Amino acid sequence: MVIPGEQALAERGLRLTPQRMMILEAIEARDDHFSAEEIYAQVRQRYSHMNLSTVYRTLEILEQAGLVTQTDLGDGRVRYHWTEKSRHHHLICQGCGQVIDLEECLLAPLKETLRRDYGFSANIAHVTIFGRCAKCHEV
Amino acid sequence: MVIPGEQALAERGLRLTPQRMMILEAIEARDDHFSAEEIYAQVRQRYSHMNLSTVYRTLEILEQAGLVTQTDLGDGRVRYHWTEKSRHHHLICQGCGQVIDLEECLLAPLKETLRRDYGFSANIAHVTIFGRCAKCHEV
DNA sequence: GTCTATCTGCAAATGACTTGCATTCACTAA
DNA sequence: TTAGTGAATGCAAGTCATTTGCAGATAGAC
Repeated sequence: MVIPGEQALAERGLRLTPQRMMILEAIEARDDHFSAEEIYAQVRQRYSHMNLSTVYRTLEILEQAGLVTQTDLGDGRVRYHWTEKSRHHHLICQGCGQVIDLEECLLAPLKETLRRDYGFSANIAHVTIFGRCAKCHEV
Repeated sequence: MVIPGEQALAERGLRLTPQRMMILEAIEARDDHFSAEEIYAQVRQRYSHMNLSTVYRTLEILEQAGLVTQTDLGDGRVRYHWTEKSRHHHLICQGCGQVIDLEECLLAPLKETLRRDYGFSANIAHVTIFGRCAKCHEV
């Protein structure tokens, strides 16, 4: 179990190909939110034949396996993060584009309310709130 | 001042063209979240020469004027709603796609916390929470 | 080693917008 | 009321992230 996700792939009858290994390593090396294109660029530094379609397809199966989570950060592309690493939320400033991370516990009461009153099981790792940061608010 | 938004347009030196009037009327007739394409289809029933670019451009200026607000409902397109009508949030079920509306006040405490602790002025009309509704949760 | 369903690479397709530009037109000032 | 003009429209072409079809390659079971 050297490579993270190896087991998760095997459990689903999915193959651990060199391409997938490189993509998994690239993802593991990051703590932030990355786009498919960024992972593609990163892997290409080591393996120049990496294909962008393969990155997209790999991210898709990793998401289905629950290893990776999608987020919308308001730019026109999907961003991903390693599910286990990022249990937090995002404040996105519509003025300067800054992304502020929020602790998970801040939304715990809300999550409980949603479950109790609406029967809704919130995927709280996905919450993104738009607005203006202190600096941009004055403008 | 028969047409909503007429004043807001005039204040910005923007013209009230027939196309904009039709788009404004189409928007006013709706209480839900609509895409540019939907407004386009709706207006075309009355005026078959309506142009999709014009719809996009009009929605853009209406957003700048604050009359209309953008939301991300998780499908791959931008959705809009009439700002005054929709002071609420959305729970989106990732199982069945259902959109549940939430009352605005539910997030008021969170908004206050964000302002106090982070200096962040949350645009609370934009909040969307993904998860699973009661029906889809059992699966 | 063999076999086969799964993967990959490539190129082309998709789909939601966006843009350039020539033409048309809503408003303003005379 | 009517020019004049900057703004708006229509159309076609362009973007850009992402997806897909398909033929050839290959991981992993046996």
